[in-house]
Formats: sequence, structure tokens, C-alpha cells
Amino acid sequence: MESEISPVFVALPIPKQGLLAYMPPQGMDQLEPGMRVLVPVGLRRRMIGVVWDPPEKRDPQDLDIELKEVSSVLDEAPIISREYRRFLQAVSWYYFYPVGMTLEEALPNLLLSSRSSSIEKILNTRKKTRVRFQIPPSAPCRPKSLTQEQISVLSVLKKRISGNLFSPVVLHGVTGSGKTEVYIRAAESALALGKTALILVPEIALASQLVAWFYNAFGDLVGLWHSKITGPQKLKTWQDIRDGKIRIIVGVRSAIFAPLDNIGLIVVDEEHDDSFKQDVRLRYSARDLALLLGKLQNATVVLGSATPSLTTYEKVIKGEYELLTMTRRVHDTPLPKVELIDLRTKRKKKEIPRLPWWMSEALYKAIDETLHSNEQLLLFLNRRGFATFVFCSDCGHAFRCPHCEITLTLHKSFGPKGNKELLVCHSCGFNLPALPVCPNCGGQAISSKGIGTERVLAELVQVFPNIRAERFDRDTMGSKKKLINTLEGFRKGDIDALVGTQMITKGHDFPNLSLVGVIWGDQSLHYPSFNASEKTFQLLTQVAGRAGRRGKRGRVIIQSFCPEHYSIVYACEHDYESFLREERNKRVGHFYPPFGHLINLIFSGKLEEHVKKISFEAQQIAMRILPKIQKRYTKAVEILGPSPGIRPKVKDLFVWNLLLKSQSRKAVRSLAEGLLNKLSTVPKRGVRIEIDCDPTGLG
DNA sequence: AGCACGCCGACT
DNA sequence: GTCGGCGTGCTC
Ligand SMILES: [Zn+2]
Ligand SMILES: [Zn+2]
Repeated sequence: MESEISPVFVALPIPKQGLLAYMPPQGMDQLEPGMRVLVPVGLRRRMIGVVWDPPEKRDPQDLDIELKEVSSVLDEAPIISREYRRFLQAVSWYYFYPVGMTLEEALPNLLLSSRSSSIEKILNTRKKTRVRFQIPPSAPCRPKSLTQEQISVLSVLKKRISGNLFSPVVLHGVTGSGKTEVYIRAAESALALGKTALILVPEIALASQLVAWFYNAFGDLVGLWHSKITGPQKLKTWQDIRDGKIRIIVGVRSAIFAPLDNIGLIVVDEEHDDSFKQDVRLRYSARDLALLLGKLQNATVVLGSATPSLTTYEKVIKGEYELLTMTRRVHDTPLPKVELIDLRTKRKKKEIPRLPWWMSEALYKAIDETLHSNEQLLLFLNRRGFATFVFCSDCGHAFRCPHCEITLTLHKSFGPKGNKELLVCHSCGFNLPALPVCPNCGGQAISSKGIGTERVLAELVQVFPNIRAERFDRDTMGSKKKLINTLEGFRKGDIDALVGTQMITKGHDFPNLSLVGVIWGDQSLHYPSFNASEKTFQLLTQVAGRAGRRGKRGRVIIQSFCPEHYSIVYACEHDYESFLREERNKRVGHFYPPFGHLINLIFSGKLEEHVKKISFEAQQIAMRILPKIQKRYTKAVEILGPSPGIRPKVKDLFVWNLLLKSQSRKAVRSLAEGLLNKLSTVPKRGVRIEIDCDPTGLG
């Protein structure tokens, strides 16, 4: 066996762990890691992959197989730097996800799709249009002077950025304390040092608005990165970043993969937000990856939030992260007055006027007063549609999704024109026209239960016929234009009230809002997850923080079926510390995060029998190898389940979970690794196995 | 993810 | 007898 010519190792976007080895092409010894190559895969396929750093140890039996030859080399020089490869390698390792597929997740699609060859060619065929980002005209101006708190926070951040060391910082600042301005000026100082900056926010709509502020300050040095930017446009941004033309990126979760070099500052704004966790394929947390990247790049990482997650705050308590606080709102707007209303209270028989059940008398009065004084209000309910449960009152037939088995939600004004009456599955999107006839018995007594934003808006208008109200959710704010227009209209005072979902709570600035009504404050509390209380506290704090205008105290009404729950009580009192104390006490005994580490194995397939069988088999294997693991690690590892998923069926696939938990991350990872190893040899029978490290919404 | 192989029902 | 349906497994 001649082994003078050493093979190259290629990362390919196939669901196989590790790299594939190839012979370099004839007379091509300048092949370096980071260059793209075209290689034969299987019997008749050619794929684009990236030459990777050779593994330290190679499986000896690998050497037996005859290696195929690289078909062609696509780049003259590496397009993936050593630092970036190290980052992706670490991501791949942590999430048990193949390197090649991690690469696919990170790179612009065009770079690995087989049609493309040279980057220049792709970009040259595209007509050049200059990107501009515009701030909506009625948005408040950037402040000329800073508050005392902003000044002191900035001075620390500047020190950390110029220190050239990994510096994790938690910026605990109440809503409206002026964090955005701090981010802009911190980015400025990173730039002044020749470094770059990465700003992450939870939603595309927020990124699109925030980028305009940065654009005004830094011009073409700023780029926008999110999943709706695709094709040549994404590639252009990617290339401009690598060329150093773009040095600040504003984006969402996926922007963590923007190929910035020499990063001085990474901001994760609203770090507690679930949107930073991807829940398909590579299930990464952009917040956790920001910390990893910060470590590799010796950057300052700012985790900003009015309600830092327990996971983040635990690091503050341990002294691993630095804590900076901003307790005062700009213009000294006081925190809103929050009233808690018990929805279980019996209603008066003769209410005048007759109110819908979700509108308590207190809320009614508050809305009335707000409208009378020409002020604005916002109603929050985290559910789209008109009714969540539609059934036939003759035979009891309930309308369910044939693919997910959950009940269909009635939408009375669906579609871009808002003129379609549909039953929609909120899990997979399946829908059918809402006809007034029962498909089971032919009867016409179709009824519905459960509220959504559509119904709240409709009944709000019934009670207040002159109100100018609009809905603000994914259904109505599908396009960027519509969203901007509505926000504009509300800021200008053309709209009195907004009825919205989660969308309404994130970041948007409402300068004249005097009343916030939370329709169902304990809704998120019923989600079967170890962090349901935390999510509830965060959501309520965030939505309440919208209320209040310059110098004038806002008012918040939270309606709830369990107003005595600590997450709701402390949210009303703006008491983060007390909530934290109680929630930590709840979790510490069960070793839930941050006191323990979770890895979830997700089994899914078309035949429930097979899914169930494989997940039980996995549990058996885990039990068998557990003693070996416990010899190496003193901390216990628990195997929980298998059990049906929170959504037991999605798009015709049955889902089961096997949850691994331990106080020691190493121990739980070690068990997961061993288990996956053993599972790789058992026949899958159409069952897919996915790994979710640090799952949210489980337990 | 593709793509091939293979094992069973229905069609020349 | 073969054609093609999808269920299953592999890719250096
Ligand atoms: Zn019926
Ligand atoms: Zn469905």
C-alpha cells in the first residue's frame, strides 16, 4: 500500500458523523483546509464539500477502503479560515451534529449547491443594487446626551473591549433604559480599535429596524443578516464581511455564523428569548454560541435583558460573568402600576354593558378611561385566530388536523386580504374552509370555544364601537410593509388600540402607550416544562414594560386564573430578585438547569410502533451502559422516559422523547455519546433520531 | 439529503 | 414472468 500521497478529509453536508477521505487530484498538492472541492459521493453523485483539518486519530479500518479522487478544486485559496473552522468544529461536537451539516447551516446556500462554482461568477451575474436601511420617520431620535447609567456602563464596556480578553457581561436593564444607544456606542469603540461587532436580536422585524440605527451611525460598514436574506444577496453580504467592507452585523439567531473576523463585541439582546434556540436540525442556542465565539475571539460578550435567564444569572452568581445594571428608564419614566385581576371571580348577572368573558370589569373601565382621555392601549393574548376548538354540538365531532391530531383553530379573516374563513392547524399549517356543516352527522350546529386575537379584536369593537383598533400578529403583520405601517399609524395616533400576540412584546417602541391589558396572564404557565414559570415571568415583565410614556406612569392590567402564582405576583411587583430566589429553590432540588444539564433524544417516524420500540430500546441500552459511565463520574445521570413528545404527532410523524439529565455536563454528554454509538448499529426501521442539547420546553 | 437496492403486489 | 411502489441503508 503506497501511502506517500496523504489523503484529504472533506466535510460534506450528509447526515453522517465525521469526514470522508479522498485522494487529492492529480498534480494538485496545494490543496488546503478551507477550500471547496467537488467530490464523488456514492455511486453516481457529486457534491461540494470543504477540505477540513485532518482528524487527530483515524479509525484504522478506514485505511482498508480504496479512496476516491477529488473531482475538482473550486477555490484558489481557503474561503473558510482556521478560526472559523475551529468554531464550527466545536459547534458540531457540542450538538452531536455532523461537521458538514453544521457547515451547511452556517454558509450561504449557494456555496454548497452544486450549480455554483466560483464565488465571483455568482456575484457578477447579479445586478448591483446598493442596500440602504431606513429609519421610520416617526421613530424617536438618537439621544445627544447619555444618562449617568449609560455612561458608566459604556465606560466598563469600552475597557473590556480594549482589554482583548474574553469578557462576558450581563447587562441587566429595565425596558426603556436605553440599551440600544449603549450597543451603538460600544460597537463604535470596537470599530475604533480595528475590531468588528455582532449584534443579535430575537426577531427579523427587530433586526430590520435596529440595523437602520446602526446604518445611520456607520453607513455601509453595517450589514443585515437573517434567514429571509438568501441567494446572491446573502452571498454578497458574506463576501463583503470577509473582504472587511462590512464590519458590523445586525441580525437574528443565524447571524452568529456571519464570518466576522477579529470580533471585539458580541451583543445578544433579550438574551432570555427562546428565539435564540433553533428547534430543528442543528438545535443550537445562538446565545451559548455567542459565548463560545467570544471565547475563541477574545471578545466582549454582552447579554442584555430586563429579565436575565436563570442560566445566565447563575453565572453572575458564580462570579463567571460581570454584572452591569441599568435601573432607571430614560426620561425617568416610572415603572407602570400593575393591577392583578382574578378571572375566577363570579361576574355580576346584570353587567352594563354585557362584557365578553375575557374582559373583566376592571379592564373594561381602564379601556374606557384610556379612550376618553385620547390615549392608547394594547391588549396582549399569545394566540392567533378566533377560536381554538371547533366542534359539532349535535354529535360532538371535533375538528382535528389529520396530520397532527390536535384541534384546528378557527380563523375568520385569514390570508393576505383577510377574507378567508379557515380552520387552521397551528402545528403544520394544514387548513380547510370553515363550512357550517358537520362532516360527521351533516348537522349545522357548529360551535366554537377558546379565544384568540381575532375574537378579542372583534368583541373589543363590539363593546367600544368607535374604537380604532387593529390586530398585530403573524397573520396580519406578514409583510414588513404592513408591520411598519401599523407601527407608524399607532405612533402617530391614527390607531387607538392594538390587539397582539408575542410579536407585540418584542422591542417595538410605543411612545404614547398608557394602558397594557394582558388577557390571560397564566397562559404560558400551563406549558409542560421546567421553565414555564420563568417564561411567564419574562413575558409579563416584558409586556408590562411597554406601558408608560415620557414622564407619565403607565398602567397595566393582568388578568389571570391563578393570580397567586409567584411568577405572576413578582412580575406585577417588578421584583426580579424575589422571583429569581423562588425559582432557583424550585429547580435546585431536581437538578433542572442551571443546576443540571439536559440532553433530549427525539425519535420520530411514521409508524408509532416503530418509534416507540426504538425509543424503549434506546432506554434499555442507556440503562445498560449507565454503570460504566457512573464509574467515571460521581454525579448521577438520570434517564427519564421514553415518553410521547409535547406534541405527540407532527405532520404524520409520531414523536417520542428520551431525556437524559445530570448535575455534571460531562457525565450526561458521556452517556449520550455512548448511547448514540450503540444506536448507530441498530436498524432504524424508518425512525429518525435527533439530539437536542440544552432543550427548552421540556421536563 | 439523495440515491440504489430489494422485496412484494398488479399488470403485459 | 417484469414493472415500480416505497421501506431501508450507505455515502471515503
Ligand atoms: Zn355532527
Ligand atoms: Zn397539523
